[in-house]
Amino acid sequence: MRTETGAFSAPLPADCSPALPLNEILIGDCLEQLARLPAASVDAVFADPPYNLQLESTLSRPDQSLVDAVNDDWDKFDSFSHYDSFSRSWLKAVRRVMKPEATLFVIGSYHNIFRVGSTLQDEGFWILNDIVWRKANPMPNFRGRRFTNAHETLIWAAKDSAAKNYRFNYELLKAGNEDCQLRSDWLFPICTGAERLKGSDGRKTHPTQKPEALLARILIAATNPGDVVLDPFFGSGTTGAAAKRLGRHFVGIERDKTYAAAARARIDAVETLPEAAIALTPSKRTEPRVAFSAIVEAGLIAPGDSLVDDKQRHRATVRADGAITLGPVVGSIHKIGALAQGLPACNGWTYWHFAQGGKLQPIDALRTVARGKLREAEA
Amino acid sequence: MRTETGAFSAPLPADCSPALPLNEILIGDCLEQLARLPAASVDAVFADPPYNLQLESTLSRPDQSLVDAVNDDWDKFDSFSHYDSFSRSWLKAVRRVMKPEATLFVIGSYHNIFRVGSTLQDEGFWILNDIVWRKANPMPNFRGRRFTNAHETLIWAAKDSAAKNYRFNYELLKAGNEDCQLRSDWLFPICTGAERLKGSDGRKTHPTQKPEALLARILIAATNPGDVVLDPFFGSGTTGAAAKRLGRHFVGIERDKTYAAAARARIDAVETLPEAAIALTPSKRTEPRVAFSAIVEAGLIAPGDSLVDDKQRHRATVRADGAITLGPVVGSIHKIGALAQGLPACNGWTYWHFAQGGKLQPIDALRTVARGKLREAEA
DNA sequence: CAGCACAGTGAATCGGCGA
DNA sequence: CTCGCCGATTCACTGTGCT
Repeated sequence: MRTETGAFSAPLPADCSPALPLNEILIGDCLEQLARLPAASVDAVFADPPYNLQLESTLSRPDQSLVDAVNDDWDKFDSFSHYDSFSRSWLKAVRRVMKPEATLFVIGSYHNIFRVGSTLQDEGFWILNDIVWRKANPMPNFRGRRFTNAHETLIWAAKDSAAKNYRFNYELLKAGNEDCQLRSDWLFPICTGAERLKGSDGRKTHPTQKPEALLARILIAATNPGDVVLDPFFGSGTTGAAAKRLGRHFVGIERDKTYAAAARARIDAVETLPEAAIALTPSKRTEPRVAFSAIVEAGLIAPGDSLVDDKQRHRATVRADGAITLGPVVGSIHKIGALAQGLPACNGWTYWHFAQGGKLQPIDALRTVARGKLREAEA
Repeated sequence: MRTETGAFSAPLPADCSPALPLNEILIGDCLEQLARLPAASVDAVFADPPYNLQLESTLSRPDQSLVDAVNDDWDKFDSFSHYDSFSRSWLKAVRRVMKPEATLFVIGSYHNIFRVGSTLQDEGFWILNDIVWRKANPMPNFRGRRFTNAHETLIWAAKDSAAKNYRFNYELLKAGNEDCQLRSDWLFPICTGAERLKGSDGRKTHPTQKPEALLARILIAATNPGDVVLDPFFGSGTTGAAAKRLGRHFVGIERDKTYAAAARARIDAVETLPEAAIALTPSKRTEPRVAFSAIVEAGLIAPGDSLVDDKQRHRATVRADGAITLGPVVGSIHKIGALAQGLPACNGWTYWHFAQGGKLQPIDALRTVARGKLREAEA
């Protein structure tokens, strides 16, 4: 049932049971495999259970191309109560295997995360944080019927409320984040490009491969080099890849042999970082994009105020929602600016002006102010 | 039991029951007050239910000054199941009062949101999105044992899975956001400064006052001017303040007379924005349908005229009955457009063009003209 | 080779109306 | 109910191929 042990350079944990199969992918049912592991043996758990997505039919993009949706059998459940009993059973089994100071990370979307969160609270886990993975490049909502589903939620929990000595590398994270304590909202791109595993046909190997950067942050936050992280839904093996790169050990459980084989090959190709490099994660910062609605919300300009072009030929009115009106027409600062000039496009930030001390100022000046405030707030 | 009706300038909803007490704060138990409201009478609900906060001992900052934690009597529940039955009862009562097309927003933190989310799914609500309120200026984690709790979670849900026609002002939100559809992560500062209600002693009036900008975005997204929003945990009245400012009506329920009085005074001081700043304009989705045959009948285009795509790869002919022909095939502008491109579907209004003064114009321009004539005729 | 245009794609509970 | 048709709807990024 086991694949071969990968060559590995991380130090062996001093207190680990000899029965714990380190750096292996156990192929089979998650509950059966968990039952074979020794109690209180792992330092951390990352779990990416099926989300129970329920798309009713196919979805096409505005250009009529089809979205390749998650439609696998492993993601199908008959009801909430079936899903809940599934959650209860794997959470129980995972909890037995956790050391007292170990913590659990579970990731999910609104389809399943509220059920998982309730269930793990019922099972005695103690939630430390919920963490938001903000996707830098999510798939849009093609029908314009909802907000772009731009994040997933992680729950970070200790084994119970008495576990006060859970592992958390606070100083390390702070040092890697410009000396600022890490917030509960994390920004990462989704997994694409060279990192994304693809088969010989060029199609994605696994429908929901997680970015390695996400797992790296989790492992840096909640484990030390040489620790063991368990992943009961191993999939494409991101947990294993991040663990090996960062000098941690992993135990993976995966039902699907194809996924397990792809994960094994992927992990074997990973090289552990030199010890000195393992300490810190780079944190990317990007210039915040500021919407005109944020200017209105911040009170820098009031709904009902007038905007004019520099020669005062056109006069528009600011709306509470951050759109503007010109006569009967409502639209963005850019669209309405284009309309006023009879042009196909327009930069509303430089076209529209507001009066300040008898003088006209482009609204772009307000954006500069808002960016300053934003940086202050985030620093 | 009621406070006085506030002076208010929003238009009365045409179909609202006379028993719905508009723009009032009903003082008393939330379940009792909800039971008195007529069924299917409100357009939206915002709920900020008490959090089951678990601060075990007094928390102090590094400088030993005390943190004024949420520690009032209404915030103590002895167990998860007690909290769940509380959630179930208010969610049931709220659901009865919602119109079929109404939606619900609930806000919470990791202490309670997973319980509330599960319960509302069990009660038949259909989650549309979970939304993250990212706090620009959260309170840091003083002990350095967790991530900074920098967000709260909102659940947006329709009354049931069949409610497809829930209200959502997609186009407005997009226009206010740089012509880019709004994501599920929202950035707002927490409520501080002049906006934060304070008593004569200078202490904050309510422990968890929400920023008005957050409520404003919710109301802009999910209600129209003149709509009624219900808030069963009214607190400091942010929902009422935002509703009045944006020309919506509210119904508030609050148990604590001190909070209700502070909220009433606060709302009375709010002025409704000018209509141009809040009025809805018709979106493509809500405009009356115009058949292509009506365009032909109105003489805006003549039978026998040619239609081409923007690159002039295909040429169709207009028929007197409003169908078009492409070679031997006859069909609607949409069907023939799809056929020409070999796609499963096509919007013929934007695909087909006609020549005007040497330039190509989409036939959608003719539809705009026809709709204008229609409005004139009706006026 | 640089630069640009265009195609492809990602955990997604993604209509309304009349017959 | 279902069926059929109208007609509305996308952001950030990667990879490829042409000029």
